[in-house]
Amino acid sequence: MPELPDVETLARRLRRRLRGRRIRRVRVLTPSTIRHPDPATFSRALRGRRIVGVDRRGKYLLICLRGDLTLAVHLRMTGDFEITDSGAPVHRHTRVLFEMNGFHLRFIDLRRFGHMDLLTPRQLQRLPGLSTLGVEPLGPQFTRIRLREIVRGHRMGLKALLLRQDLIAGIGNLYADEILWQARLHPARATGTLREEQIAALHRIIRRVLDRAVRRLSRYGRAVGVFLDAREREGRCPRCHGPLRTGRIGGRTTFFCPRCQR
DNA sequence: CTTGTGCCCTGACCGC
DNA sequence: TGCGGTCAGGGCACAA
Repeated sequence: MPELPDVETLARRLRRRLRGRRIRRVRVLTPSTIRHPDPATFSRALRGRRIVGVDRRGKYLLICLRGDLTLAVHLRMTGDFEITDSGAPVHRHTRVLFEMNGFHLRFIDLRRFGHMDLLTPRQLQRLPGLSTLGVEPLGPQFTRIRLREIVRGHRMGLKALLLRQDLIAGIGNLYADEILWQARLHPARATGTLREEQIAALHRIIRRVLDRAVRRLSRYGRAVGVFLDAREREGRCPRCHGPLRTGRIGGRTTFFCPRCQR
């Protein structure tokens, strides 16, 4: 399930391949994937258009096009882009085909939760979910002071806070668990009870976890997190070797170590 | 302000 | 073997 590091890695890969390229033709295989405009208008507007860049904002992938249009894509659970030969067999879950000169860009999404919008700058500024995104955790705005403001301004559980896209953009269920485990903080811990040095540590760890994940993903194609691995295996705590506990916190399946995380 | 629930969708997995 | 039920998971609407 793509979170900030996965989307960032994908954006970098696509940027290298797509920048300066022209879209020859678009085929929408699953109409419900296109939220705006209607699929026919969508395809027509993209035909012949040149890609000028690929960016990321939160978990959104932004494909920037000539003529000030942006294709805003959310991968949700299972969405992904593949670059294939034009003649390669079309995968069963392909939702949108972008025919380029000499290759295809294909949007594949098993569960069909992913979606895309083709937008003018003005529409982009108003797109719910995108325009309301909070601070970029790897950007210069995300300072310790900023995290303190966010934490002090709310009275919810820590994990619920980390998952709030309108506060901090891009953290999902897996990295939230990894971050809280590394910070030795209980996912249900009330944000208001954090001491100043715990906020500082949390700030450092958020950046470190995400930054490392981006680097490992682009290097090995797979993020290796100490806790993520244990989480996957439903194993023991890599630190104290006690049993992990699992439960639903902030509406999400949560793994944590009841002994280490307070 | 907060938490909780259902919805979207499909494949994996379970018990029978 | 195959059937039906359950579940995950991001984001959103909606209710409490």
